[in-house]
Amino acid sequence: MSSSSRAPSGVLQTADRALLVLAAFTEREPEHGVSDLARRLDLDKSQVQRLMATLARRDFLVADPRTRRYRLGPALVGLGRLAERGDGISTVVRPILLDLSETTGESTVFNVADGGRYRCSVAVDQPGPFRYTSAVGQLFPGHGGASGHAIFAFYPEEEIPALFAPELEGATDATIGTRAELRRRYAEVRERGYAVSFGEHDARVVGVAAPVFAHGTVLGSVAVVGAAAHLRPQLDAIAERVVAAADALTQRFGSPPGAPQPD
Amino acid sequence: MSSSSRAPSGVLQTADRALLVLAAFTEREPEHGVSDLARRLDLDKSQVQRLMATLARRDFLVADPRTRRYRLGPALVGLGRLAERGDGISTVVRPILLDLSETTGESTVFNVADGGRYRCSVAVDQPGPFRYTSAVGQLFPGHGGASGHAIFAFYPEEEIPALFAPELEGATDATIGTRAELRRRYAEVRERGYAVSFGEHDARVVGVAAPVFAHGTVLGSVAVVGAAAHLRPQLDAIAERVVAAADALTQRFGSPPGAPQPD
DNA sequence: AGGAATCGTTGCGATAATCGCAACGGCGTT
DNA sequence: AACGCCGTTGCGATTATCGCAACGATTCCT
Repeated sequence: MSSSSRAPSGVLQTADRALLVLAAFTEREPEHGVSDLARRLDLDKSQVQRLMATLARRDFLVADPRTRRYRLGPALVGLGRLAERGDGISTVVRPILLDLSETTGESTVFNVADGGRYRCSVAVDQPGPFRYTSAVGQLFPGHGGASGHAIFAFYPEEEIPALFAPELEGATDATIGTRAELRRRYAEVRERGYAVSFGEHDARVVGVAAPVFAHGTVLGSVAVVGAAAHLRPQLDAIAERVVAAADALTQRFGSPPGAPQPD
Repeated sequence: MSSSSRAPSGVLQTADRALLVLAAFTEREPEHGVSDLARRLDLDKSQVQRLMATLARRDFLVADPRTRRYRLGPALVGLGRLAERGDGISTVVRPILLDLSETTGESTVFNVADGGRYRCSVAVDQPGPFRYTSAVGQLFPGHGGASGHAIFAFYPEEEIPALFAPELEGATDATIGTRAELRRRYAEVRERGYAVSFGEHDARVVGVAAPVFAHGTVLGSVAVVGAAAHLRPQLDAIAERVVAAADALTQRFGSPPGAPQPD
C-alpha cells in the first residue's frame, strides 16, 4: 500500500476497490480499459482486470467486445432509479437542507432533473409569513424557476433545444419565453455558479439555486425559496450558502467534475 | 465454502458479494438490516455488516440512524444516470434487439421511462416498405403507443394520475383520451403481459411492446414496430417473442419482481 | 509491411486480507 | 424485569487476494 495510514475499521479492501472502479467512470470519461484504470487507481493490471471482470459478470460493467474497454452496465440503471425513488437519498440530503434552512431562515428544496423537467425530491419547509410548502414528487417544467435554471444551464448543449422547443408556456410575467433569452441566462448562471429567479412561479417568491453534480453531469439543484422582501437584501450571502450546500451534496453523490475522489 | 465447486475463473469473491448485497434491494424491499440480509444471502452477520459498512462509506448505501437499517444511497443515482446516458446499455440491448428484429422481420425499439414519458434508447431499424426510422433520444408522451402502455401499465398507481392529467393530446384517432379508458387498458396490459397499439402514432403502424423490469420497477419496454398489414396476421407469435426479449433484458438489468438472482 | 510496444489475460507463490466464531452492549418486546 | 434479537467488534486459522512475470493478440508506428 502506498498510504501508510491503514484503515483500522472493518472496511473490506477488495469491495472498496470495486466501488472505486465504478466511481472512476464520469461523463467526460465514460469508458476505461484495464491498464488505463490500473494506472489511474495505482493498482496492478491484474487486480483491476479481475475487479472489472467481477463487475462485468453482474452487469455492473459491460465490455465492448470490439475495443475491449468497459462501460457502466445495465445493472446500475435499475439500482440508480430505485435509489432515486426510495428515501435513502433524503437521509443524506435532509440534514444538509436542514442546516441550510436554519442558517437562512427560509424553505429549502432539492430538485432532480427528470426527463427535461425537474422533480421536487426533498424539501424542508420553514414556517413563516410566506410559508412556501413544497410539493414533494411534483414535476416542474425545466425552463422555469431558479432550480430549473441551475440544472439545465449545465445540461449538454444538444439536449436543450429538443427539450424546450415544444412547451414554452409560463405562469408569471417574469417567465422567460424565447429560447435565445434562455440561452443567454444560462450563460450567466454558468458564469456565476448559481441561479436567481424573481417571482417566476409566484411574483412574491424568490428562489436561489445551485447545481449538484454527479460524475460530471448535473443531477439536480439545491434551492432556497422564500419571500422576496426577506431574501433580496441578503442575496449574496444566501447564494454563497446555497452553493456550499450544493457542493457538499456533490461530494456525497459522486465525484465533482474535476475533483479527487473521497479518500 | 459450503459449495465444493470453486469458481475457476478470476472472480473476486468479496467484490462479488458486495454486488450481491446491492442487488438484494428491490422496490418491494427497499431497506435491509444486517441480520436480515445475512440470512437471505446465507452469509455470516459479521461479513454482511462489513460489506454494508464498506458500501455505506462510499455512499452506495445509507444507514438510517434511527432504524439501523440500510437503503440504497446517492452514489448509485449518478452512476445509474451515467449508465443510462452512455452507450454501455446498447452493448447489451442491441444484440437482443437484433435477434428480435431478425426473427420478426420488423424494426425493434427499447424505450425507457423518463419522468412520466418515455425515451427511445436503442433502436434497430429494419429496411422495408414501411421503414419505420426511430428517433433515438426522443421523448414521447407516456400515454401513447404500445411502448408507453407496456411501461406505465406497471407503474405505481399513485404516480399515474399526476403524470397524465395535464397533457392528454394525441396524434391519431386511436389515441386514448379519457383517464378511465386508459386505466382500463392498463388492466388488460397487466393481465396479458404485453401491449398492442393499432396505429396510435401512425395509422398504418402497429406496435407490440412488453415491459422490462429492474429490481421490481418498470424500467422500460421492448417493442416491435411495423406495418399493420404484416404484423396483424402473426400477432400472437410476435407478442411471444417480444415478451421473451423483454424477459431476457429484465435478467440483465436486474432481478425480476419475484425471480431468483443470477447465480 | 514489419517490428515494437501495449493491451488484456492467466499462473502461481507469498502474504495479507478475509471469514467465521464467539462475545458484548444496547433495545424493543414479552 | 428478563429475554431475545439487533448491530458491532476481536481474534485466530485459513483462504482469498495481490503482485510479479509471462503469454498471445492486437495496435501503433516507422
